[in-house]
Amino acid sequence: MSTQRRPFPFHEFEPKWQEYWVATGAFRAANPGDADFDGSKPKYYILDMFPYPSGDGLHVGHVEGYTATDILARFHRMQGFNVLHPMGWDAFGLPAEQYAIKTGQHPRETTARNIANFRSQLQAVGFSYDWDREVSTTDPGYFKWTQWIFLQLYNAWFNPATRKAESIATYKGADPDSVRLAYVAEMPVNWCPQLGTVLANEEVVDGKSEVGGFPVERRPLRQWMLRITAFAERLIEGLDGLDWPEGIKLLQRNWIGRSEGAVVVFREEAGGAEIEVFTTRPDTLFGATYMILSPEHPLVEKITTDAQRGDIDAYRVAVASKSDLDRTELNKEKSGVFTGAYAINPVNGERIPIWIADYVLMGYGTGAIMAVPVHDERDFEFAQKFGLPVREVVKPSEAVDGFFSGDGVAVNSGFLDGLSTAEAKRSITAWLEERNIGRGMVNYKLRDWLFSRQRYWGEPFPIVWEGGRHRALSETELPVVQPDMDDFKPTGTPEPPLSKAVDWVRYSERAERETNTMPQWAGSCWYYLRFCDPENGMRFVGEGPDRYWMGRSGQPGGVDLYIGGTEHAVLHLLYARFWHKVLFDLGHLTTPEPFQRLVNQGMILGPDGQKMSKSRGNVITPDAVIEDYGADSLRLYEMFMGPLEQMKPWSMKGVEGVHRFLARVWRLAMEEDQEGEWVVSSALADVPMTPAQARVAHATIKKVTEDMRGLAFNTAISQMMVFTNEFVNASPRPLESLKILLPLLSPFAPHLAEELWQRLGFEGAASSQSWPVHNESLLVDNEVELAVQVNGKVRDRLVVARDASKEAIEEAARSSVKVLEAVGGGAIVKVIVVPGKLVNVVVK
RNA sequence: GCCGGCGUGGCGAAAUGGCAGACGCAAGGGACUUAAAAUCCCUUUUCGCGAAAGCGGAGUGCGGGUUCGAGUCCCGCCGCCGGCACCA
Repeated sequence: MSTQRRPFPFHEFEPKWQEYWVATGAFRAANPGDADFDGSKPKYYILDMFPYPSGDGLHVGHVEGYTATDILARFHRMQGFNVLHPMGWDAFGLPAEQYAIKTGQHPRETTARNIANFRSQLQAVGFSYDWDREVSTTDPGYFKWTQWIFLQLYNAWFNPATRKAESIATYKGADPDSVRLAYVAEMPVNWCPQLGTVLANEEVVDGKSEVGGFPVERRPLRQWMLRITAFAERLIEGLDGLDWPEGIKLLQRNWIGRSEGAVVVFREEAGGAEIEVFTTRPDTLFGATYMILSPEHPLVEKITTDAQRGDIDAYRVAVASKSDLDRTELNKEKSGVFTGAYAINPVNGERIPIWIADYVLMGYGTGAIMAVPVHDERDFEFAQKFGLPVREVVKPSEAVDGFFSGDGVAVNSGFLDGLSTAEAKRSITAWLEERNIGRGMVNYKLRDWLFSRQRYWGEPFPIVWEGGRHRALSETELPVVQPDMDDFKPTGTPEPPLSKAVDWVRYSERAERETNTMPQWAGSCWYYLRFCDPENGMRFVGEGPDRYWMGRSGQPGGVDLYIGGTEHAVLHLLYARFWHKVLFDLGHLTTPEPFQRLVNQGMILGPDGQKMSKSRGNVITPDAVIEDYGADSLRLYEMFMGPLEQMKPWSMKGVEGVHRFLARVWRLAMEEDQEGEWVVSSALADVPMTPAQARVAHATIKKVTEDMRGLAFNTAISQMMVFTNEFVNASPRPLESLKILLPLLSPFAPHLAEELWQRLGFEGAASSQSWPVHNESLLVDNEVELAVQVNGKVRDRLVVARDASKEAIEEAARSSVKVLEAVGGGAIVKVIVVPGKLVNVVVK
């Protein structure tokens, strides 16, 4: 677009208002205790998932969610809420460090530069963030409290009796280190040689690192772990009270993976060792024809017979060397080896062979299973391959081929015969418990959270090692800041880069610092809390601000609306909920859940319908759109494209469309004079709206207001277009119409609304008007047009008085010539009248 | 394989069980202009009949069903997208 000629001078007034908003602190939210705090106002906390400030800058996909929250933030301010709408930076993590290593610059410098770029990009869109509350996870004033929260975890345990996190002081056992919520364990972990770090399971995709796509191998290492599994049940239960998409709740439930069953104790025949298996189908115990231990199971060593030892050892070595990728690839074919040992089935004394196989995982249940081939697909495949016996113990209601894993009636099962699956489960579990050879048990797929990274650019642990034991630093020693190092490259071994800072590592004569750092998730686990009280030097969040901003009478979640991408559906949201619950249990917070309402915005695709990426060259940046069409057009198009939650492709033609709409709004108020200067339109007059105009105006107020609640911004914008189309050719044009439209438009296109409001000489600012309220009585016409259908097909139209009786409408329909024609010789069976909508004449 | 979500014009999309396609894009025609841009007006789901106003038929991925009436509810398929993937 030519720079000389624009349909309206957005390039002049947009920067003007942006500077004005920053300079006047227009969107500052007052905190409890501030001089200008008004406690009578209801609060509204609306939050975006804060970005990772990459070197590439924002693209239009980021801006979608941010625009939605900004519109709602502005809307709620106009409705009299005290609105908390903050922004910050999730700035620790791998990409910054990789970039730093590549370019030789310190990540602190590149991070600062990226943040400055992101901030100016966001300000150019005109977002109404309270910039006084900006935080970065890399700021020592921030991560001091991330470390403090780690100390809370370290100094707490989960008391199963109270089902709560409590101070470790209440633990009466001999070894507190065995129950802390933050603990050290020797774990087989995902070691990535190229990145020089260990990764969480979630950061490994198809056996490769999510960042960079490098191969990942398993090796045992000493790691910090967080005991999130203790909260599995609470994390499931807590979902019930949240206004989240059901799909996301389900994703979390599946991730936690609760399953109910029983542990059964088998005895090994020769040595008498007890082997516990976990099963969700204890009712099939009579059908167990063999048993499988995980190759890593500690008993394998003991029970393997000399004759089988060679095969077993070879298999175990093969399994151990497999990467995760190999393992999934080999999943198609079952493999395993007989140990030579036998176990005794406690329910019938039967002697069954014990095998090992890699489809049994050490990390789930007890690492051992009883195999019931007819009633489990995996066991069935295994039995087929190795010719192991099968026995049916559940009768399905209809005969099936192969295996059957559904519910039915127990058969060939002694005292269980004839019982339904549910009854049989209860009966056998009680039987096992009586004899002390088993018990009911609940298992979860969720694993504890691997919390350490062998990298430089992350929060150091507030931990020192002394005589081989870990010890927490005191709160007064926080923050623990990374030393300034010229060489922060990975060592190429699992030894973290911080180990190279010898002076820093040496804490005292006898103690050395922990050299691992925390994962990127750490800082984002609690940033929404810091936003409530970002300057607080005494506490991670003050009690007053927490109670006000996070408080909600009767509802569990504190943040009123949280918008972000689905990619964080499980990990970030689960980790944040976990930390929140711990802090809540320990009495530091007032709400049990962080986020009351969650909405996922859909992805914005490139103009080619493909996912935006640098390699495809289809990335659209907000900067380019703002340059050509302005920030208001960008905002409006982001919302006009379609429903927020939906995936949709970008179209510059679409941007032009909303840009034309804004130009029409501009010309509702302005016209060009002889010299080509914009002046207030001569068509404007202080006259009342016609009834038709009033109807459109009030319908627009109603529609926009309702659509705000449903986040249906696309249809709200459509309605404002209808409004504009109604008035654009009106002369005289009632000034009143703009007093209605501009406040409605101001959350969407704040610069334009503000500029016109000012030029028209209206009082105050458009954005500080109170939100318009529609007058229902102006919406209805005295006459309404009804469609008249015969057997569901429209045959005629009828104009009747708004309050016409059903009888009168039916009579009019029956006497319509067109209806009579359509009815022909048929008999009218009945007539359905829907007042204000239609009439349907039913003919046989 | 299992679990979610989505299928509506040339395109993005609207539609408390009540007139399918609002609004926008694109396309075509017209007005204004020396000309263009911008702006404004008209047409635009599709097929048939008609010079036209209009008239008639079909139509929301496919096949059934419930209902006076289904894009919307129910059952069974197909396709696309996302998540999980030996979790006993």
